[in-house]
Amino acid sequence: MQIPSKYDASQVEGKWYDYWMKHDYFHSEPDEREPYTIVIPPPNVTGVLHMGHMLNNTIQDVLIRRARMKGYNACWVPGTDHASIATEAKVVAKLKAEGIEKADLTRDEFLKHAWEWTHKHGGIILEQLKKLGASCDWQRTKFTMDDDLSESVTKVFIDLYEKGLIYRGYRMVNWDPEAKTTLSDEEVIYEERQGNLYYVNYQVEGSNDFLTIATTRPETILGDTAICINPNDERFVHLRGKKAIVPIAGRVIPIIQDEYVDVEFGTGCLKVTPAHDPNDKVLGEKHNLEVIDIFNDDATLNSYGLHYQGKDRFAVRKEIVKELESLGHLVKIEAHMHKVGTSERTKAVIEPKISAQWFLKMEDLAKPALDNVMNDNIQFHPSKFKNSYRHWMDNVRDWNISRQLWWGHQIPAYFYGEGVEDFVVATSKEEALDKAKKKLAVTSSAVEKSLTLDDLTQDPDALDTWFSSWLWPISVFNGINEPENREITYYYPTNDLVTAPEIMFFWVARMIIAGYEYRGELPFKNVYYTGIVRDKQGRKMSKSLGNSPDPIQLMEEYGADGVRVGMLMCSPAGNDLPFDESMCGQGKAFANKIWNAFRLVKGWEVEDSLAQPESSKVAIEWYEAKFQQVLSEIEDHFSKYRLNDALMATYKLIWDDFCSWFLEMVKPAYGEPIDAKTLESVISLFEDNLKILHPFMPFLTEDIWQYITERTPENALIISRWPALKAVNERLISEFELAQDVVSGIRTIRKDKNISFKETINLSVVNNEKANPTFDSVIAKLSHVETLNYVDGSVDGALTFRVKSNEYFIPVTGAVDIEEEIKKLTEELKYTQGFLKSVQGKLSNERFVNNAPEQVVAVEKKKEADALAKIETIKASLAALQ
RNA sequence: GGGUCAUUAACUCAGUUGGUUUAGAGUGUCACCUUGACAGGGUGGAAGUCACUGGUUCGAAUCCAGUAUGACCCACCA
Repeated sequence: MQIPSKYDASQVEGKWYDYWMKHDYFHSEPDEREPYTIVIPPPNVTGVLHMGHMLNNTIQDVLIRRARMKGYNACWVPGTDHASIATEAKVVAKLKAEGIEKADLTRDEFLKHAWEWTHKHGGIILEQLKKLGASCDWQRTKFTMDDDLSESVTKVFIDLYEKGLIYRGYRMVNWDPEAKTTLSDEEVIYEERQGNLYYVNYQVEGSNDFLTIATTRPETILGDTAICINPNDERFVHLRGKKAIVPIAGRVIPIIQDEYVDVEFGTGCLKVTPAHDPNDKVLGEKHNLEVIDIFNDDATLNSYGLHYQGKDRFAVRKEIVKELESLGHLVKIEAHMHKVGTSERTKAVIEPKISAQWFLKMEDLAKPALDNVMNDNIQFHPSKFKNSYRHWMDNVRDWNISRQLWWGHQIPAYFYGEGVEDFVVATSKEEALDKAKKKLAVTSSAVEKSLTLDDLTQDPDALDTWFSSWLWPISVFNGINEPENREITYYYPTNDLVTAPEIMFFWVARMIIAGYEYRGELPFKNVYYTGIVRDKQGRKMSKSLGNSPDPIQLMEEYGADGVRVGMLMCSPAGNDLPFDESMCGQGKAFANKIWNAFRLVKGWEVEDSLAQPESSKVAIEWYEAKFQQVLSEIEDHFSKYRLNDALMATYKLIWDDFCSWFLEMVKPAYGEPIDAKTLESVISLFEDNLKILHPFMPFLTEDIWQYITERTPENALIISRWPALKAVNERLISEFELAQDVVSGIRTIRKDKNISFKETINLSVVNNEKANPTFDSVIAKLSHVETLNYVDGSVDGALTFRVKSNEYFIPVTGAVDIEEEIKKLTEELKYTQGFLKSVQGKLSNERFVNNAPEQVVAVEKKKEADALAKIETIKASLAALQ
C-alpha cells in the first residue's frame, strides 16, 4: 500500500483519541503502584479554550503521559469552576438582553437560569481539551458546585468559624458597583489613570476666612465629616479648634489635627470622608467622626447627595465641580496621575465601602504555607516566584470571603434576630435551629422556646469562588468529607500543579494553606508557573483585543501535535510565550519529517540471506550510545522542569542524529534490500524514539507505532515503558564526532569544487589523531568514498582539509586552483595562529601558571600543542603547493 | 514609593558552582543542490564590543557596585 508523503493529522488524531478512551488508558484507580497525580486548574465552567489553556494543558499532558510511561499510576483529574462572579455576570447580561432584570427575579428563579446556562455552555472547554490530546481521567471530572464539593465548602466554613478563624466584621471593603458585590483585595487591579486634583475652598465657621483642600474626588464632599490638618503645620495654627462649613451641603464639620496628614501634599489640608476612603475611615474612628455614606449600591448618590440624588458618581463629579466654581469655591484644577482600583472581572472602578462581611483570618494559617515553600518542600519552577510569594505571605491580610452574589455556595450562616451576634453557622436550617436555641438558652430563654424554622434566615450572600477552589486538590478526592478514604490517602499529595503566576495568591497560596490545615500536608510537590501567551507585539492575548488565534482552527491547520510542539519549543517555565504561528509550522514540519522517516523504513524490502554491512553495525552501536546520551540529558531536563529543553533535545536527536546521520548510514542503495538484522535494530530504535517523543506528540507517535506492526491494546504506545537509562559509551560518541567532521569536510570540498555527490572520490589521511578506523566504512558510505588510504605525508595535486591535527587529501584529476587553495590555507593558518596566540598569552602569564588549577593549565597546554601541530600541517600543505 | 527579575545573533532562548577553542542552539536569512523517505527536504555560509561604566581576579557573559532600559509584583498618600 502506498503511504502518502504528507502526514495528515486531521485523519488520525480523532481516531487515536477515541481508541485511548475506548481502552480506558486515562482512567486511574488506586492500586499497588506509586501514584502520580495532577489536578487541573479548573477553567471557568462556561469558558472557552484560549491559548493560555492550550499551553497550560499541553504541559500537564506531557508530564502525565511521561509519568504513565514511567510506570506510575498516572491520574490527571479534570473539572471546571463555577466562577461565581464571572458566570453570574454572564447570566445577568444574557437575561438583560432578553429584557429580564436580575432584581425582578427571586434567588431560586435566577439560579434556575444560571444552571440552565451552565448546562448549556458548561463543559465545552473540556471537549476542546480532548482535541489537544489531554489524557485526563474523564471519569473523575469534577465541578466546584457538585454536591460533594459543595458539602466540603460548607464543612470547611463551619470548621473555620468554630476555630474562630472566620468572623463577621463591619469593615471597609472593595465594592464593585457594577456586579454589586464586595471583592477581595486580590480581585482589585490598580490602574494608573489620568485624573485631576481639585482645589476647593471651605469657609471657616464664624469668619470670612477660607481654607483650601485638595481632592481627587470632589463628589465625596457631600460625605465630608471633618477637615484634618497636621498639628506640626505652622501655617494652620489659626485653624486649630475651629470648624469649617462644607460647601453645597452647608454642614458644619470639625477641623481635627493628625500627623497622618502629609504637609507636602496638596495644600496640607485634608478633607475627611470616613465612608469612602480607607484612610479617612481610620481617621474617623480615631477622632470619633460621623460616617456619612452618600452612595447607593450602584454608585449613584443617595439622599445625602441632595440635589444630585440618583445620579452616577462620575456624572456628579463633573457637575459638582461646575457648581463649586459658580459658587466661587473652586480655586484651581491640576492634572494628577493616580492609581485607581478596578474590578478584575467587571473593570468597574472600585468604591471603598463600609459593610458587614465575612472574613478569614490569615496570619496563623499562612505560616506553614510560607515555611514549606521557602524550604523547598514545595518547589516553585522557576524559583524566583518564591520571592513574591514570601512577600505576599508576610503581609497577608484577612480574606473577605463573602460576595453579594447568588451563583455560588451560599454562606451557611443563619440569622434569627437583628443583633450583630444573632446568627449561627450550621450545615442546615434544622441544625441551625438547634444551635440557635442553644445559643439563646444562655442569654434569653424566652425567645429560645418560641424560635422556629421560620424565624431563621440564611445569609443571602455567596462565598468567593476561590473559597471552593482552594480545596480543589483535596475535594476532588472527597478528602474533606471523608478524610480517611482510599482515594485521598492514595492520590494526595499530588505531584505537579501547572498554573499561571497571576493566580499565585488567589489560588496557589490558598491551596497550600488549605493543604496544611486540612491534610497537614502539602497539596503538591511542584508548581510549574507558565508564562503569559502574547502576540507578536507583546500584548497579552485577550478576547477583547481580538489578537488570539482560535485554538481549534490552529489545531485543524497544524495538527494538535504541531501546535503542542510549537508552543513548547520556546517557553521555559515562567517565561512569557510570544506566540507566532510559524512555530506551529515548525511542529507540523517535524511531524512530517518523522512520518517520512517512517515511510523510508517501511518501504525497505528485507532479505534474510543478506549479511549485515560493517557500516550498519557501527551505525547501530553509535546510535544506541547517542540515544542513551541524549536520554540522560532529557531526564535531567525533565527533573528540572525544563520541558522546552527536553523537547529540543528530542527534536535534535530525531532530526539530526537519527534521520540525518543514522538512517543515511544504514540505508541500502536505491532499490536494494536491507538485511534482517539491521532492519530489526532500526525498527527497535525507531520505537524508542517514538516513546520519548510521545509525551510531546502523542497522536503522531501512536499512529506510527500502530502502523509499524499490529498491536494489541496492551501494547499501545501510550502505556508502553519509557526506555531505561543505561551507561553511555562516551568514547564511541566522541570518536564518531571525528568521523562526522570528516564527512562534513568532504561535503565542503565537494561544494566548493562543484564535485557532484554522485561522483566517487578517493581519500587519503595522515592520521595524527589516531582516529578509530572503525568508522571508515561509515565515512566511505556517507561520502561516497572509493578508497581510503592512510599515508605518511602530503599528497600532491590534492584538495585538503583538516580535522583537528589530521590531514585529509582528495586527489583531483583536473588542475587544482592553487591560488585559491593557498588563500584558503592562509586564512586557516591565520585563525589558528590567532588562537595559538591567545593560548600562549595565558601560558606565558606567570600568575596564570602559578595560580590556576593544574587541570586548567594542562588543558591550555594541550590546546597549545594541538594548535602547533595543526599549524605545522597547514604550513606543510602550503609549502607543497608553492 | 518598595521589591523581584531580566538585558547574549534579525527573532526566541541556552550558557550549570568564574577556566574545553576567538560565546552556542532552534527559527529566520543567504548561496547552492530536486529521478531514489521528506522542498514542510539536503549541504554549506553569514550573522553577537554577551545593555553600559567601574571593580574583584592570573582569568568575567558568569562574581560585586553603579547607570540605563524593559517586564512583573506589592503598597491607603488625599
